[in-house]
Amino acid sequence: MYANVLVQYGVKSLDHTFTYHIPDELVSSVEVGRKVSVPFGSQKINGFVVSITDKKQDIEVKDIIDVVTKELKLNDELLSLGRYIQEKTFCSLISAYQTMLPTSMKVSNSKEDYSLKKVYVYLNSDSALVDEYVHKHQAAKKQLEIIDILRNGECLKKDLNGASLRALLDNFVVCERVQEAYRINPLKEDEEAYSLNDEQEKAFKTIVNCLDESRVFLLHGITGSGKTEVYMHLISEVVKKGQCAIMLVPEISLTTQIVKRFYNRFGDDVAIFHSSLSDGEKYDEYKKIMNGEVHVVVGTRSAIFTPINDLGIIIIDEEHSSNYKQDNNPRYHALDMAKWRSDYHKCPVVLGSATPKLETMARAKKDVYTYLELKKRIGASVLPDVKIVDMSQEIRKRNLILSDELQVSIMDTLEKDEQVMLLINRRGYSTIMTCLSCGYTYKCPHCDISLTYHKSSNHLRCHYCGYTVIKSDRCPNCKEDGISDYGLGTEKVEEFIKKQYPSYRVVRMDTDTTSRKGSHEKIIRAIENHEYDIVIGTQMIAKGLDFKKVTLVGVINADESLNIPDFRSGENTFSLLAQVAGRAGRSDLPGKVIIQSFNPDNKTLNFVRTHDYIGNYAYEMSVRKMLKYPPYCYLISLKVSSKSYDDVSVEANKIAAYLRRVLTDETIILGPTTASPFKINNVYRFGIVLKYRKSEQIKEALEFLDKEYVLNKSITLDIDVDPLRI
DNA sequence: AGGGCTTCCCGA
DNA sequence: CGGGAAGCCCTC
Repeated sequence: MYANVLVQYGVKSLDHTFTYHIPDELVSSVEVGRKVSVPFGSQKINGFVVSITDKKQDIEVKDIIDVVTKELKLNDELLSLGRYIQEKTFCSLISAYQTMLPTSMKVSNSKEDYSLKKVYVYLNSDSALVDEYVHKHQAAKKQLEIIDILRNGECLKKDLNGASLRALLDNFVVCERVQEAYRINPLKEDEEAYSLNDEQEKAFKTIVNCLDESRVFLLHGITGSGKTEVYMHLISEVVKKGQCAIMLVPEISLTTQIVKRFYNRFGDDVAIFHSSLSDGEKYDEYKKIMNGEVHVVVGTRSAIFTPINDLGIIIIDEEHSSNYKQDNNPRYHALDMAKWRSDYHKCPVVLGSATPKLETMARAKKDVYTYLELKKRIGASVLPDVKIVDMSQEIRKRNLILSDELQVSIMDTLEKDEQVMLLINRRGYSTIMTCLSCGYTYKCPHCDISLTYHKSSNHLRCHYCGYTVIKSDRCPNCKEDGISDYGLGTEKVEEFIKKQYPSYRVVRMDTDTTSRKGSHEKIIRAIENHEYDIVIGTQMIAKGLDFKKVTLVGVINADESLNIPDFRSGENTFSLLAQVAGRAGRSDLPGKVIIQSFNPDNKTLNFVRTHDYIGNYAYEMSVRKMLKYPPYCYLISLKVSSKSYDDVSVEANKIAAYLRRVLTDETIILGPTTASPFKINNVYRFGIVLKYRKSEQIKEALEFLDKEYVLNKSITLDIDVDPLRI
């Protein structure tokens, strides 16, 4: 027997199988989907068996050395899902399998045992032996103490460990027992299922009637309309049928509150899956799923790959989130994976959002997806009043950060003992540092980017490559004392607010204050407990949090997000602002939102003001139609990069010329143009964009280019199908 | 990816 | 001529 094996290196040049002979003693344990170790050149490496054959080989082949993990076996579904990823994203097959698996299971990983062992000690059941020992060792006080403790039953070894216990074990007075345990054992507080209101009930019923269809539903519900409750009812229904459910959330740390509710409702029946778990914790959760011990998986993007056999529903919460697309290779989108699995299992996919992606809404309008709407907020809460303040007027009054109106509202809110949330979508202190006397601007020496000033550490930092310098007092160019900062960051707002409202408690929430594990949850809990009065943060404060006492939301500089030069900036701004506005007035206290902008007449901002998703949708669609952007066409973005500027500019032009020659149908080819930023980490980048409605030729052309540039070590070609940004 | 083999370049 | 670095090619 022979096995075709995919070896562990994720490079395109090895993207084919190698055939090995299966020695007799391994015939029973080598199966398709197993991880095996094989000789490869002069080394020993791992691989996955993708097929088995008994055909005699023409060439001389080596023997498989061993099966690596008895636990892991990629099933037929995952094997074929991997092939779909390879085809869709132009990656190597092995890297598709690698991304589908947690670290502990990856083929390159040879460490076998991730399980957590708990060691218990107990008294030998031969009481005569114990009594005799006690009699003989009256002097050994500590040992006798341990024996007394163990008379009441077994104990964890680590609680008693020491020389005395050692002695008891050596004399067989005490024995030990090893037990495998799971690491995560969350505290469960019981939570009753809420009953659904008529809108929720209607959505729920519609989906429940189609649980055996691979249909996609869009659950479009405004912030606070109770989408999560609908999900939980659906999952209960699926679990009742004995099936399993996957629920994806954009980022677990932002949604601890949702996760907690799932724990409370489904208890031990839930596995949690996200990036900040340790490898061992992920191993545990993965094993629970493989063994069929849980019915519900809640997790981030990669949780879409968990090996569930009887899948009954897939839910993608906050469907519009860009986190569902992986931003390195393979660049897959969790929604594509969900649809594929839903076809395989004949089960529905539910997309939930207050601000669905344009593509999603367009499909719902065309009845490709089934549209369901929740228009009412739960309970007594109503959507907040939104006001737009013209900052160009405020500048004249020397109000650089807070407008008069926002200041008055903040004071008002604080005096009522309620909380304020301020969104400033840029971390650090200021955006750029410039010398007033010579015009020198601090730029990153490795990237084509200005450095951001972080006052707390007095550092200037590149947000792309992490390059950091200490800020000098004098301009490094002209040696004058003219360094001055422009633009706002979270740090600067925090400094200002603390000075302005000295008797109130202020907290800042951005990647700089939440990078340590658990710090995020800590801040959230502190806000919930009203240990802070004012919360300042980047977009991470906008998502999924539910603070009852937040009644005022201020958007310091809405233009920051609007001015990003990308065809999605309007859509993304609407979504961000609608989300953050939704944080105000979640309970019976009325909420208020103030948006500061230099473009108070901007369409997007005014759609936010009137809570008009559909208006914004229609407006964005008209722009997309005119400029031929999704959903009116598909996009593929090619990035050509190299350490050598000359090489990359020559090759990028060659690639574009080739595409123009080969793609004779209606595909539009843009570029090559310099990518933005043009240089990251000393690598120069060019971009080419393809716009098409349908094309038979693209796949073949890109596969050709891909192969061509695998061999070229100085040029990297990166293909992004359905890019989120171009 | 990473090891082994070949080639190429420079000093002497 | 020799050695070391750089390029090239193969891995069942």
